[in-house]
Order: sequence, then C-alpha cells, then structure tokens
Amino acid sequence: MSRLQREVRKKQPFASLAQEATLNLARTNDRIGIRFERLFREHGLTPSQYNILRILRGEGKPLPILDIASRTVTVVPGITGLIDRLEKAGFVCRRRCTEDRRVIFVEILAKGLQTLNHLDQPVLDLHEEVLGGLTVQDLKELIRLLEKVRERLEE
Amino acid sequence: MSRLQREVRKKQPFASLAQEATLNLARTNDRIGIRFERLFREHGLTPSQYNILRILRGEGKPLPILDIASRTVTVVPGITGLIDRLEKAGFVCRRRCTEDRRVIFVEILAKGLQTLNHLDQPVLDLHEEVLGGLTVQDLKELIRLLEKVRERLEE
DNA sequence: AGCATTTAGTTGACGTGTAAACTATCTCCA
DNA sequence: TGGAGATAGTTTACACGTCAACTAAATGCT
Repeated sequence: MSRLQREVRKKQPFASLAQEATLNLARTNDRIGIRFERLFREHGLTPSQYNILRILRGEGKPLPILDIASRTVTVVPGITGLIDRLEKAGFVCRRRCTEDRRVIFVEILAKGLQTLNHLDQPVLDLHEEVLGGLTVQDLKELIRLLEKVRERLEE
Repeated sequence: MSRLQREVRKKQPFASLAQEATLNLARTNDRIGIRFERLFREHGLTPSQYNILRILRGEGKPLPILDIASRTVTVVPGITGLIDRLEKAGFVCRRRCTEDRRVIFVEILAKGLQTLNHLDQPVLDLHEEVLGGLTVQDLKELIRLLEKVRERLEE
C-alpha cells in the first residue's frame, strides 16, 4: 500500500499509475503551499500578494495592471481586489497614466520593498527545506519530468 | 533559459534548483487542475464536490460530516457550504443520527451515483492524457520523487 | 444531580479564483 | 469628424479555503 493511499485512507489501489501520479502531485503541491503561506502570513502577505510584489520588484518600474495579471495565474477580475488590498496595506500605489487614461500603473512602495527584502532569505531557506529530501540529481530529474508533463499541457 | 523561466517571463535565472522545482510543481499542478475542473464543470460539479462524492461512493454508506472533512484537504468550516451546495443540487442528502443527535450523516443519492458513473471513464482518460507524455518508467520515478518530498513534509 | 468539558457542526468575515457584464477611454477608418 | 470596435480596468455574483467564534448535544467528573 503506497504512502498516498494510506494518507487518503483509500481502500482500493489506484486505478492507474497516471492517476496515482496526478494525486501525488496535487497533494505534494498542497503541502508545500501551506508552508509558504504560513511564512508569508507572518509578514502580512498572502502568496498571491507576495507574487505580485515580486513581479513589481523584478521589473524595477511601475507596471500596468493587466501586465501584472498576464504574468500571474490570476485571471483579470481577481487582480483588482488584489491590488486594492495591497494598496490599502501600503505596499503599492496606483498611478493613472497620463498618455492613455485607461491604463493604471502599479508602483511598489518602500514598505513593499522592505517586506520583500526581509522575506528573501527565509524564502530561499524554505525552498531548500521543503525539497531538502532530494539530492541534486533528484531535483534535476523532478524538474525534467514536470517540464515534460507541461510540454503537452501548454500546447 | 528553462521552459518555466520563459513561461513566467522571468529575467533572472532561478536562485536555486529547489526553487525551480517548487515553482515547476506549482505550475504543473495548476495546469492539470484546470483540465479536471473543466471536465467536472460539464457535469455540474466542482473538483471539491466531485471529491466528496467519490469518498461517499467509495465508502458505500452514509458518512458523518466530520469524517468526510477528515478525508479531504478541506478544513472543517468549508465542508458545511460544500455539503449545502451538493444537497441543493440533489447529489446528496443530510440525515441526522438518532443515537447521537450531534452527528449528521451525508448520503449519496441516485443522481450523485449516476453522475459519478458518467464521469468514471472520462476521468481515467484525462489522467492518462495529462500524463501521456511520460513513460511508465517516468511515472514511477515521478511518484517516487514526490513521495520522497512528502516524507519530510508530513512529519 | 449538576456543572465543566468535549465534540459535531454551523456561521461570519475575509482573501482568492472564475465568468459575465459593465464603464471609460482610445483607435481606426469611412 | 464621428461612430464602430478594441482595450483597460472594475463590478457583481458565486465557489472555495481559512480562521475565530458560536450553538447544540453528549460525556464525564464530583
């Protein structure tokens, strides 16, 4: 009986290897996500919010809202509230573009940058920790397999 | 430049292999999830709802609400609304236990069973499809690696 | 018996993801 | 120049996950 089978208290073995792999993937991702969520929450951020701040810092200059959305999994309408909350908390601000009054730039503020800086090392550490069970060979193999899966999913 | 790096339009290479693997995991899981979500939606179900129906069918008899919750990732309060919606849609019904009036059994109804039956083959097929890029060896390796990761996360 | 504690489940508040409909602005072209 | 269509972003409605606080019923201890 596999580890996963025990975890979900399943009585029947899996119908297929593919199914076992898919469920394993979901569960593992879930566990890892929980760890990061906790870390971000200590600094007043959710994973989505952290992600947006990372994008803004990485870009180095204000970005239109839809540009941000296109770089995340977040679908367009969700981004509005996300920016709202980041703005209310003082991490970013909105700035309407003067040439094209439809577009709104989002700029990361000092508080946002500071929070990211504090998080940098812990985030790196957590990445190492959650995958600490794997050797470098394992990691490379895992990455190879995951990219192989996505090759057919991203068409 | 890796596939993932291109996908997220990241300018810097990844800070570590572990980070690259974690993000790959998240993204792959996401893509797969979207496919299943679509399939379930065609039958009026969300992934969480489908999961609950599967648990009920697998058990073969009504289950107390908290027993269901403990078998899912769903945290207790979330289960209430989930059962509410399943009940309103006619997939399950609530039945109060007579010996212990605190517990409420959830029973899967004919409509729920029929819907699951219609989904069985498509679900199997989709599992095969999303992981169709991998050989049997790949699949076993992927499962091995994921379980290795979780070993240290489930403590 | 009687009161504190535990257990089962719900409610409410909030953050997020998704889809459809909407507003405001811009562009293009007849 | 003026109106059709495209584009940027918001609003609304709903499903879900999470936390904290709550109700109701059972248990257990004295």
